[in-house]
Amino acid sequence: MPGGGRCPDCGSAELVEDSHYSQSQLVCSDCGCVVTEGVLTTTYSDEGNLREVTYSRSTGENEQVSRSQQRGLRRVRDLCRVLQLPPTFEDTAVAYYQQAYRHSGIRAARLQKKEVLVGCCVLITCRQHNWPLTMGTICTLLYADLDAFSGTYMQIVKLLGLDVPSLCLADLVKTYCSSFKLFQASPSVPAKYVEDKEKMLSRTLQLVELADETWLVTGRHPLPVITAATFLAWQSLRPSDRLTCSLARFCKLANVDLPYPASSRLQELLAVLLRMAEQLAWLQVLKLNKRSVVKHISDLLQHRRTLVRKAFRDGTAEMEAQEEERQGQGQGQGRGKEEGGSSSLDLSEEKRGASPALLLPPCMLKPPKRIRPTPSVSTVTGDENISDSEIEQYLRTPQEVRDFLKAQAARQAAVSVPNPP
Amino acid sequence: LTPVQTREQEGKSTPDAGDDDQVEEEVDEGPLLVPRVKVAEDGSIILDEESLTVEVLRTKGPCVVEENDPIFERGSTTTYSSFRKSYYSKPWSNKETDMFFLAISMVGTDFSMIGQLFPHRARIEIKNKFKREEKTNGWRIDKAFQEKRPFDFDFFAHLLQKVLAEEEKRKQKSVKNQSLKEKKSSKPRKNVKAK
Amino acid sequence: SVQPSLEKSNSLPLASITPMTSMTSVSECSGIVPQLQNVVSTVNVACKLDLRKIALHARNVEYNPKRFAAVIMRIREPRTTALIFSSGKIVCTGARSEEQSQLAARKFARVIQKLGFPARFLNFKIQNLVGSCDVRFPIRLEGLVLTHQQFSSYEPELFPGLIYRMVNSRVVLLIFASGKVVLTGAKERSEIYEAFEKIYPILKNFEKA
DNA sequence: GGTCACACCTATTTTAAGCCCTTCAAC
DNA sequence: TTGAAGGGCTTAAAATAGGTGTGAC
Repeated sequence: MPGGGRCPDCGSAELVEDSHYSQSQLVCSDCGCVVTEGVLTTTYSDEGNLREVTYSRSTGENEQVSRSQQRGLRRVRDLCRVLQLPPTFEDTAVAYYQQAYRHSGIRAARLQKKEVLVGCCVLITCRQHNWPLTMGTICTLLYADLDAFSGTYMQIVKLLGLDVPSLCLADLVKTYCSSFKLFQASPSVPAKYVEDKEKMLSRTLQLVELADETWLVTGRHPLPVITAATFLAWQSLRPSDRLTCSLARFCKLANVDLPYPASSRLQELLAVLLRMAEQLAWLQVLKLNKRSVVKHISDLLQHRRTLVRKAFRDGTAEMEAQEEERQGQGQGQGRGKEEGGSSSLDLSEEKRGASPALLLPPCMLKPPKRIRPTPSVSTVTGDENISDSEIEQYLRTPQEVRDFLKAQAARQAAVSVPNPP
Repeated sequence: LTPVQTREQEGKSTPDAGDDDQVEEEVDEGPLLVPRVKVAEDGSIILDEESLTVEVLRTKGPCVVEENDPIFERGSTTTYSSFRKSYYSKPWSNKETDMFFLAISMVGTDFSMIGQLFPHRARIEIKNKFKREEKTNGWRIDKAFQEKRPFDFDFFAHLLQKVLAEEEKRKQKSVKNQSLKEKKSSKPRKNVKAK
Repeated sequence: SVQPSLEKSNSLPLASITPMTSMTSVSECSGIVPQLQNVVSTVNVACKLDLRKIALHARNVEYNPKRFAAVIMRIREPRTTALIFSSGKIVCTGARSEEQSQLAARKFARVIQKLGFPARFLNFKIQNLVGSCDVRFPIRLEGLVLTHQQFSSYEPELFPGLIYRMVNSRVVLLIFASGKVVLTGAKERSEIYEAFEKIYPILKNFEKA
């Protein structure tokens, strides 16, 4: 269909170029529908105009397809084209949109929801084809709030009973990494910063796998993990020239956004690498830190699995032992040793030499923060007596009521007469 | 061109003043222009890029597509963050916190009312403050609630103004101090939140 | 109602471990008892209420009809919050146990009574229970969502936890990589306990990749 | 154009871990 | 320039209910 098709509204093939707008558009000369805007430019406000221009011309046949549904279907196709998805995806996404519309709950939904529904259908289609696409990308293209997208996405997956595979990180590495502008020299990218794409992809992939094995991925946004891994891969491929370049500068010259959590992922990855480095005798003597360890990433990745196994204890048995110990000590504490579970991600250098770190998600290694004020599961039965005095503490006396009303009136007066300077 | 024209009613910066019967003016609908403008500008750029991409694809036809691999160059369409409202709330200083407890003892747990005693605070900020204090200083909440004080709006307003002005002055002074200290490194100031 | 079949656990914060008295049960016992964190209940005082009057005479309330059509009333013991509607229906939230929730609801009704309304106390009902606990081992959520796809939703781009909808149970679980679990949607605490015992062996399978 | 049947905003509670913002402190 | 810290948002559930968006009839 792309380009020279028919009007999705009325089926007419009479499509003409309309360059009245900043971006040229294909417009159906029969019904006036904008078939292809420069891309997803239609908004609700535009829609008002569209509605006036285009009267619903009954083609006689079926067409119980509402205006908003037609618009949505059109935008599903637009979005697929913008993303340059394989042609078959378009029909799948459209089918999902139609399926969604068969539910009265969706038909009665707010327009904003129908808008993000477009993105949901496309995302679901991509996921099912293992086509790496993030929700952030969809939201950016639709100018949608991720929270709005979230609600609609969760609802539609439940409503249609869909099986939506997870976003594949390895595939995302390939597409996302490839978009970094680092593979050819340019005015903004000096020669020493230019890198071979295949080398980058390969090393980034290994680092992402390492992150996954060491609990840095579960529960976290995928893209920042990749950003951090890409940066480390790039640095480690030519450390002497790149060690001084920060993550922020790297992103800037690669022309990609720096996702907020990427810095944390980077620190966590470096901590893991440091732990691994401790397991190699020839690196041990170098007293590495989070900066110098980058120079040895190549070596560390070569023996990745062995090093991870040696560097990290299995955390579970350890945790249980600690738990039992705490039990025995009674409830009074709240502090205690703590140090025993020294974070495997702790970067402090003097901590080394100790026993292997626990292989656990970072959130389990943080010191217990809880202040459980709930010793009072109490002995409440629900039937105890309620004294009058207890109730009366919540009531205003007649005098207090009068004062309150007076103050309220004064407040209103003050508000309605803003400034009496 | 306003791409996203959802009216987000959660305007921040201007604490949703208008509620409670009176005080109609401007009320909700708070356009909350800042983020929208930003969105529009950012969006426009992206849109143009994408439009070009589509054109290129149409004319180029045979896409590179590396055989079975569905993954091929797609330009940098992968983005991370999308638009989220800003929920930032200015931290409460110790003095302002004292004023908060004073407000509790004057009006009770009516957060909308207390919100009007703090012109620069939205109702949601008052509620969050209450819940936060309930967790960390539950006894202070209880004490304030039981220590009934007469509700004097003007008294409170003036006191708050004084407190905030002092706060501001102190802040500016510390900034100035910092810039011109250098030599005078040992100054025994230190406030330590009075009483 | 009231007396819970299972011992109401212990008040020791860290002690979610129960000595597991009977090991004869069909499946192995986790030895962990989820702790109730929140109870939501409703009750009907069976009379029309003038919310403005309540707002004027009670100092533990907030009322903004423009914003929300109910009076929000708070009491200190048990520390709870109620939504009071003009229809006389009350929603009581924040209690740590069913009994606390009932006591709190009675107190809210008494405040209303003292304000001059002929309040009764009809149809008290527990509507929702929220519990939480810690299995004390990490969980590979990406593995869990793969094999329990039909019950799970795991979207780290949106939320760090896995949302697990139990079969034959109203209970919905939020499962985190840390091993912490939140259980919600139950009307009886036995549903929380049963849901946890059901999920525990499943979680055990995803302790490692 | 009115009815109908939904959606869905406001609001309450509570836990989990991550994200994301601002502010302020060492360098 | 970096980080740390603090705070508030996301998710699930459930009841309560007016006002209004939404589209079919």
